[in-house]
Amino acid sequence: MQVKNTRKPKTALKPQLNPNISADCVIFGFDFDQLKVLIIRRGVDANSKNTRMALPGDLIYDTENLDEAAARILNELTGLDGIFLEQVGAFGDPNRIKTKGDQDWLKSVRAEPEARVVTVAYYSLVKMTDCVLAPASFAMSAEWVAVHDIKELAFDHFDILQSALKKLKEKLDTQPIGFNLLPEKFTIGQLHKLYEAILDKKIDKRNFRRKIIKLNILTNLNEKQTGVAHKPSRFVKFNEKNYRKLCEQGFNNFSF
Amino acid sequence: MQVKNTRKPKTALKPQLNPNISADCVIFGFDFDQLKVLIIRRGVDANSKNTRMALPGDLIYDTENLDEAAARILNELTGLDGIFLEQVGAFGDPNRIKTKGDQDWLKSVRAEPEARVVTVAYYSLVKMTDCVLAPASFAMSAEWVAVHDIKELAFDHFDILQSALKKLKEKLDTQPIGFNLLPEKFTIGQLHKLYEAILDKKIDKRNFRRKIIKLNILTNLNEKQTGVAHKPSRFVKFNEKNYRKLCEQGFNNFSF
DNA sequence: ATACTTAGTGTAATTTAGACACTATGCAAA
DNA sequence: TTTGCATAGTGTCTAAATTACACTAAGTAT
Repeated sequence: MQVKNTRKPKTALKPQLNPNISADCVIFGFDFDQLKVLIIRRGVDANSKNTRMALPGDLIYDTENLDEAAARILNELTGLDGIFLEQVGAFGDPNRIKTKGDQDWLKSVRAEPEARVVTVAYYSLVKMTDCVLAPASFAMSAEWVAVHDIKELAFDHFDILQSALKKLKEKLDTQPIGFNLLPEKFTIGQLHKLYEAILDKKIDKRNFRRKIIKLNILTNLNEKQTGVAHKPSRFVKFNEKNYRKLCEQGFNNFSF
Repeated sequence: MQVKNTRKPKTALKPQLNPNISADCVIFGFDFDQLKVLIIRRGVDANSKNTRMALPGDLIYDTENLDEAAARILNELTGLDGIFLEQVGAFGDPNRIKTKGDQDWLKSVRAEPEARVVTVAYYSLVKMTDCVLAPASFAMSAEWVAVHDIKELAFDHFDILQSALKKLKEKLDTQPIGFNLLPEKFTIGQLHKLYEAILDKKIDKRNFRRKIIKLNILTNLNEKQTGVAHKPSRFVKFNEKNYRKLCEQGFNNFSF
């Protein structure tokens, strides 16, 4: 799903935040080595010791729909627009925001910190280099953290992250969405590494290449890597036209 | 997911309904011929002309989590407990409850009919014969309707139904959940017909039998159909132990 | 007795998945 | 300038899975 962020809350007259519904975003990135997630941090006290890491999120406005809210959060934090965004699901345990540290955080950002909040989680895939990270209204700072280094997060965000990761893996089995995490020009080796990073397992190089090439959704470019200490690889780009054609034929299995 | 409905709202002191969050249930059943959905009806005027069909749903209590809310709705309507229930996702377009007929309905059941409501949709699979349909607080009547006969529903419930159906089909590709829709004893032919009804396509009989038998999750019973005007089929039952064993091995493909 | 309906069975051809090893090409380090 | 190092790029064989396809069996209904 590509969602246009049509709202400009900073300039328009602000509609009302709904105290009971929020959206959280699991923003995935890839640095050609590891799968990363954009994590925000907020100090509980002024001197930023004792910080809590969390997923970016915010209450939603009563005039925006859920996709728009997620797109807004993504946009405020990264400056990006028109990005792959897909719903993971709703998370609404009444105790999800009830620990001490979480409450302290909420008191510092929310008008009604005690309110029951159901959050709707989204995951999105971005090109890390396109992101211009800006601390948004809901964040003190934002940083990329390797998925596998994350052991805990505020609220129920660790659960949400795991669900998003599961959804991403499943999606990758049926649709070649990995391109969203790579620049326009990339090498098959980079794509291979991306699949290994997401699925968290080794994939045979030749089998991977054979399978992805047979899909016929890569266009070879007459350009090679430069400045790499090994045989340079040819760049390719994603062929969206062929991909759409493929989708119409009901292609639905790309698992490894 | 099997969810126990632990709440008994009719006898316990009622906690507060959250005006902004509801749960809706797509309850699937199978009559050995067609895939059905449990639909509720509410007359806009007293004499029940001009009724609206909708999915069963209700605002959630501030003390229950989302799974519990869905289980409660299912239980109030069917009397069932411990049933397969899985989240479809959240639906929250601000205009989802804004048409005239929908507003009339809401005015008759809700304290704050104008409130922005985000609904969390679930689908569940029940044995139709086990259901004791009871008009719940939120319904005038409940009835089984063939999925393919449903052309429109109140609010955004038609969209929700389509999403639930899609989710059900995908789930069926990876897990043999169809058993939830059949009685304890059933025939492979009935299971075959169930798959055809859900996936909405013909499936080769011999290929289906070979594949399902190879999974080794059916136990043959020494009992045959009686009173049928054709060669009677042997009954089988679902073998949960073998199924769990299979799941541990990471079985994940059962598509047709 | 005959017709009707669904049960139940096997094989062959094709496609897909999975395992596996070497040469090529550029840079870096000695 | 030679050597080492790292990744690119390529093909084949085997096993397994998928697909297409047609007849006999055993009951009930007429």
